[in-house]
Amino acid sequence: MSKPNLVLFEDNERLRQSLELLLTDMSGFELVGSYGDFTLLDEVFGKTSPNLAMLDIDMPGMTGIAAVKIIKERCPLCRVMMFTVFDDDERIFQSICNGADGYILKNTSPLKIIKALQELSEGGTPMSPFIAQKIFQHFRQSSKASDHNLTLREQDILKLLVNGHSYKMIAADCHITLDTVKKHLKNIYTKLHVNCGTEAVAKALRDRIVPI
Amino acid sequence: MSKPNLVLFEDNERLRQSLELLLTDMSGFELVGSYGDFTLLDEVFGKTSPNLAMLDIDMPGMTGIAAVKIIKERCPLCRVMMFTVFDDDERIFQSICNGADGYILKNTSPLKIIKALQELSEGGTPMSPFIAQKIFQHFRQSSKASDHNLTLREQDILKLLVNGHSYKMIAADCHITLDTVKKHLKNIYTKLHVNCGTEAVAKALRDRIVPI
DNA sequence: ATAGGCAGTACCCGAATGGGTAATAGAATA
DNA sequence: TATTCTATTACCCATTCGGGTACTGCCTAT
Repeated sequence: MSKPNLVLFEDNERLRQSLELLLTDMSGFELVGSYGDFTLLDEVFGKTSPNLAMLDIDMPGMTGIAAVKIIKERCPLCRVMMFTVFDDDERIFQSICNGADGYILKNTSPLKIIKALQELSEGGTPMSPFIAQKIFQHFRQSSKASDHNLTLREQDILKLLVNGHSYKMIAADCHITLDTVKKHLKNIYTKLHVNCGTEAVAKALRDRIVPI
Repeated sequence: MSKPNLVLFEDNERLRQSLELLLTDMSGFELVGSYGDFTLLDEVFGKTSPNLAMLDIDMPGMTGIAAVKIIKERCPLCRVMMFTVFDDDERIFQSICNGADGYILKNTSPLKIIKALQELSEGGTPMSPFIAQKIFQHFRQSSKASDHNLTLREQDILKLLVNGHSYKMIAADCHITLDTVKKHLKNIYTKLHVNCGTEAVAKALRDRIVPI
């Protein structure tokens, strides 16, 4: 089994050279390209199909976030890891949405960089501990049903509404009358500070009162 | 610095005993409690304040997902790790939303369980590689408006609907008549394979046709 | 025991919604 | 050029929805 092919995009000269030194013989990877910008992106991912790519985000011309999208369109099988100083939600989630398979920060030790690349090439999803925390927080910072003082019954009914049930269907599902459903939904709308079903659904999903 | 206190909740007798053996002297943790169900939850997290907790999800009486919520309300500083066979989105995300700080699967090797607990006690967010993948996928699996062949106009109108606008308000915002709005929404419902506004809103948000 | 919160029921009424059908004009495309 | 796609307007009609109000139990907490 040959070594995984790896391409590197990093505009900081010194850091790139350090990484080049790190990723030689001993590393277990074959560094087949190392670039200071994304001008050759089409060429690199057109003529060849590297197994792995490590991208800096803050690059001249095009950001790594835009690049990962292009790379994934050209070579869906190439596994891409972001390697950056940025730890803000915006960049993290955009990178992931655009197809990044890993996200490590630049304060990562050389040994851990190698480990992350190994994990990446094995189909894993390496990320710095701080990034993992951010991602968990992202799910948690939802306001939750309890914050709106919805009763259990109301939560049930809201969930059914979100899942596309009409008032009539909800009544049947809950074995209550249509009028009771109406009453509950009226209360729900009041509690959520909305005034129609569509708005309630949007709020329920955005605030994660009902699982997405 | 003393060892972190750890409590364990696992209903499988044999597995619990194995874990008890694993978490002795050498492990670096002080196992201060080990339970087969959550009946003593109030007591454990009322009288004492363990630093760490490891929870099975499928437990008699109460699930670990409900338990983590209660634990976090009582002892917000206690770091909680799920330890389970379940790898479905629903359970993973509910656990995280309820406050879990880590999520590892039961096929994890003893050594890696110890490492995960160490990471947990250091404020990290240990998770099995498969879980990390699932979470990344969760962000990516946006199907986008283009997948539903929505026209730009339809996307605009859907966005307004999701943001709580009534048909009438949409008509005013778009400077078109109410009938035209109706027509567009009818087309949208057809394309999204739904048959009412609430369902369309749910689909738009879940499929990320409209940003959450 | 008694007040308040919650679930359920019931009724009325007007407005909003969803489905069907049809027609026109401009833009894009074949 | 002919055809398709898109946006637009229009009408009809049945159903659903949202708001208001009022009453009955049940359970909990004061």
